[in-house]
Amino acid sequence: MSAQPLSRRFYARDVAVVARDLLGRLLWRESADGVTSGRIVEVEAYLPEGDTACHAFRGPTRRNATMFGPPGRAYVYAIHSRWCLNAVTEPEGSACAVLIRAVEPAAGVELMRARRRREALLELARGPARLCEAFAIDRALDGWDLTRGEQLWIARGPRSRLAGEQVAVSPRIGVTSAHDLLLRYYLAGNRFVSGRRNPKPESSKRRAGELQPQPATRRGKVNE
DNA sequence: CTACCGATTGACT
DNA sequence: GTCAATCGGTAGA
Repeated sequence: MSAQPLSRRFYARDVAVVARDLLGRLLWRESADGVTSGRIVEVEAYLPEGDTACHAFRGPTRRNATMFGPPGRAYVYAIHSRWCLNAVTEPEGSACAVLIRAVEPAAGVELMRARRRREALLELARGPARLCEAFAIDRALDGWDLTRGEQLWIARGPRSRLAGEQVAVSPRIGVTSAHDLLLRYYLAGNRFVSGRRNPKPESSKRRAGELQPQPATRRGKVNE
């Protein structure tokens, strides 16, 4: 079942590991207007320690309270009068989250067009605030439990989550500090990824930005 | 209360 | 490529 929600255990792991593992998964939204879904193609991790760009860096506030709660909840915040969606990760007390930066529209494309008041498929959910508008995500969903599998959740997706696609890494977009951290993960060559051009990877040739083999993850593998 | 800032977007040169 | 709208969050008086 491609709409089955990811579990609490999935989100309770290291934030960078969860971020990378969210690529290729399906974001689902059920509202009074109808259902939309999209394939996650770009994410960013915000670390619980030493990350000046993380909203939790200076301690808890009213806005970031959800980040200090249990994993698997939606952290929705506003910037420049727009909304952005995160998934809270790691065990409670470790304030960190994954920003969902772009999805490739799947179901409910016409509903997304109406909400965005735009026709172009590439303009519907390419960018964190754009996807929130297309999926009718706002402040009311801050703190929503993404493991419930209703209203708003992320699903396991198809068995071949990344069908031969390469994961690329880069500094995060838009942040004014911590440019040295490579915590943006995206599908190389995918046209629904935000930012400047995202060229298709050349086959059998190492390129800058290509993900190097990862060191062993701290926690066990989760098969979801 | 005021002042400042930003994990953005869309319009424009 | 540049730039500013626009407003919630935050810190500080």
